[in-house]
Amino acid sequence: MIETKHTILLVDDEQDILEFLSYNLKKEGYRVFTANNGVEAIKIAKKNQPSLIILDVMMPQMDGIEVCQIIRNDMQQNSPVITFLTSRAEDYSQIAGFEAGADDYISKPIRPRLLISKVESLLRRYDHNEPSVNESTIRIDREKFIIHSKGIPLILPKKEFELLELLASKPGKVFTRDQIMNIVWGDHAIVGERTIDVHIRKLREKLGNDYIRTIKGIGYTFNEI
Amino acid sequence: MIETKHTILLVDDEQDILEFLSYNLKKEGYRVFTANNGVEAIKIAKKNQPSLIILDVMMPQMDGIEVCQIIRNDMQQNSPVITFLTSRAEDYSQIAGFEAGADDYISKPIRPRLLISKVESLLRRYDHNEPSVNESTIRIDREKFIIHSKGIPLILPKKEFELLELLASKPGKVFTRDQIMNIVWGDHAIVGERTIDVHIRKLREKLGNDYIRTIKGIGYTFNEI
DNA sequence: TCACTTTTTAACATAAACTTAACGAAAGGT
DNA sequence: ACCTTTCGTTAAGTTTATGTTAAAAAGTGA
Repeated sequence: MIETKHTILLVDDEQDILEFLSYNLKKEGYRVFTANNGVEAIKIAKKNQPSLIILDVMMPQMDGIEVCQIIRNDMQQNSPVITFLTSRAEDYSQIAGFEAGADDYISKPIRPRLLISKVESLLRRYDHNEPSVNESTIRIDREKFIIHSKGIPLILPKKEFELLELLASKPGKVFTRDQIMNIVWGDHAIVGERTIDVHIRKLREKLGNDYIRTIKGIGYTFNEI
Repeated sequence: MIETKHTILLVDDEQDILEFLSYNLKKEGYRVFTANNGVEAIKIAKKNQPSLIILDVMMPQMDGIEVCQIIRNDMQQNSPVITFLTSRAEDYSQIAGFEAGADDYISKPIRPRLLISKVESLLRRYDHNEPSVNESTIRIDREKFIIHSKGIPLILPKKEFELLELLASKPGKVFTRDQIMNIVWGDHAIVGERTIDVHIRKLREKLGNDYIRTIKGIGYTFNEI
């Protein structure tokens, strides 16, 4: 497998846990930074742009939830976040930390194997999305909902953006109408047959006709030029 | 966030289990389709080509074993399959479901963690094998719905693609007209006698006459060159 | 609320894919 | 060889999927 040696930021106030997890993650080949508190965490996050952040939500001073929010919102940083939960927290969906934008959670006591599998899974997920920064003809800025096409920035409405983002996430891959429907509109959406077409049309109006190709009977595909 | 991860088809007659597992799998970033019975399952499998199928072998109407066989044999679909076993089935190797081509099993009651780890492991395995690059003269890219013949990419209409895909899936194997009809056109299609021939012709036009051979009185076969 | 943008619907046009029909050619059996 | 069956080929006919347009509906923010 090809690895680019991901950087992980580990944040907890307990030094033991920090060392324990750090050891396990390093053993997997990751580069690991540790922080004892939120302030330090933010400093490191800013400086080293880790691929992934693992946070304890129960920390003194500035707690994990806040850190999560700051990194997510204020710093415009995309790193996925895993949070720890104490064992008493049974219902994770209730936990505020999750709503603050964590991508996954793990309960204490922490089993390193599980943590590592979560880490891998998250990184894989993000890795697959990331490469859509094709330096070719189109550039997608997920944060700002802006698409740069031939240098000119385009601000797209949400649905159009999501549609294009999906198609462009795997250039060449044909997405079926069903897939598009499920992913962009959601499983339960009930919209008419022509809705997708109309959005495709809008995109073609703005990008030109050369990017999105129809595969009749199947769906659409995005082609770099 | 928009994901392009693996698609999983979940089949069980108990709505509760369906929802429970669906929730857990979605949380891992998978796209999940669900079906309450075998017929629905087959329909979805055909349509959405899931990366993985999770089946309950104990279902009314058409049971899991049959579904497994149909997907495996008749539909020429390669998705790995995980089956559930009821708790009383201690010795899974005895279970027919396994012989029908399941790749793994899991016993009830189902622990989501375990299921997910099995899912990940199977998908990893298949991902690495999958590049179903028939390293001969023709390459079929299911994802892109493109066929590369002698280096030139060909975009085929749906029926032609499906027909070629079927034939090329087992080079040398002779598919009867009935089989072709059933798989490519579906069980209920009522089309004339010459329809298959015409599509074969279209393919020969595009690929040359050397790939598809007629076995008179039986059907057609695909030969690598 | 109003003005504005975005999303969806509906109706119709268009083009592509698919099927049929008719006939010719080849293969197989007697 | 002859007859029968099966397959090949073509062009025309039909169906279906998608394109297009405008307008209605639903959101959004001042």
